[in-house]
Amino acid sequence: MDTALDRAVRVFCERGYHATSIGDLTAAMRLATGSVYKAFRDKHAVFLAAFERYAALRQEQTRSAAAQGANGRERLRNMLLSYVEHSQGNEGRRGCLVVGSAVELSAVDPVVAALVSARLETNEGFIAGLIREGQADGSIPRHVAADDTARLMICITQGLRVVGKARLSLDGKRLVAVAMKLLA
Amino acid sequence: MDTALDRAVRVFCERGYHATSIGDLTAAMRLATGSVYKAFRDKHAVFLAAFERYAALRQEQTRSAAAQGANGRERLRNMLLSYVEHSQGNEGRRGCLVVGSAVELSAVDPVVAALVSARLETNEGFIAGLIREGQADGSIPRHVAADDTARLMICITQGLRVVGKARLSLDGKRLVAVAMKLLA
DNA sequence: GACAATAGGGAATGATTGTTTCCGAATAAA
DNA sequence: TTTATTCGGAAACAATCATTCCCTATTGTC
Repeated sequence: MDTALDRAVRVFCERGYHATSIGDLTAAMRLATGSVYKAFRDKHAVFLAAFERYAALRQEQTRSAAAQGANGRERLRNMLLSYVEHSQGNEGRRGCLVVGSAVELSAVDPVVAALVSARLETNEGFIAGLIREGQADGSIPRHVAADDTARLMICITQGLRVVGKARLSLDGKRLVAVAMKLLA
Repeated sequence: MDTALDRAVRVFCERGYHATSIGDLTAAMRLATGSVYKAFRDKHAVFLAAFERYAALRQEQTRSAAAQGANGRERLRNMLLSYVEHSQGNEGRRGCLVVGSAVELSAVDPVVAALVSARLETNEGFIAGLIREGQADGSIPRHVAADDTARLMICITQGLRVVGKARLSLDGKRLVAVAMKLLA
């Protein structure tokens, strides 16, 4: 069932919610319509489950990328680099479910809107935490405004996923090098 | 007819393409179904016309905001401030049609994908131009990599629209102050 | 080995979608 | 005034959608 949900994630990522028919869903999940409706109340419930699964997976990926850094500054760089890489190639073209949900559903679906906001705030808090770690270990100057910088970095990460969908090429090293100036 | 198209833009902005039925469209445009299909070949054609109209309007707004600056650096700051303001409040909640199209349609609609890419590249070129102007007039250091910085700033602007949809508050002054460090 | 329970599959069902067609009203030309 | 033409509006169309119902097969239990 989890493997079926992973396949649902893929479809929702690249097509979005409304453009994904439950025919698309059953084909991707290799399940019949009846089976899907036995496991989930309706299409919306499938989407919510897919969203939570996607969010958990991405959070795990992001945190483990950041973990491979000796100090706060390096952990931040690794996190940004990870984001650029996930915004490129096949995965970039497929798109981010959080960004997709924010754009497609936040205005009309309060439940999804709350999930999206919670996810963005969690990520922003994580980034702000990394900045403070860097300030504690001396790799980031004290005068850097942690909260404002974190919010701007959230914009960068979300923007990367948008730009990645548009197939613009992204040079991770160079882009991140520029972004790291925010920590000067 | 142009006023009807403006209303179509609003609907497409806040609902996206697939979630907008032609019933929604006719209600917003104050036109009957027959009239819409007399003016446009199909729903897709309405969307394309709305997209071009939206893009032209936003380009005009962005350029005139930038124009009110004494040098390259100030024009860049004005442009970013304008973006933050448009990402907030009612307009922010309504959303950006370029971002929406990139996320919802770029993967499945080559025509829209081309329009979106063209728009992003135009904007990126505009930003890079402002940076070079600033370097020419001495308000931006020579060592700033114009193209890389412009691409990152495109990510910021697109990300602002995503975050604005999620109803996160955006403090223009503070956010832009942080972003301007990219020009150091 | 028989039976109950459940999970999965696929056809049937309304509802809604995009699209077309037809009709009336208003305007311009003659 | 009359004719022709454009424009808007509502009903009708086929297709597709999400959802439900029922049947089959498999599993676990007694």
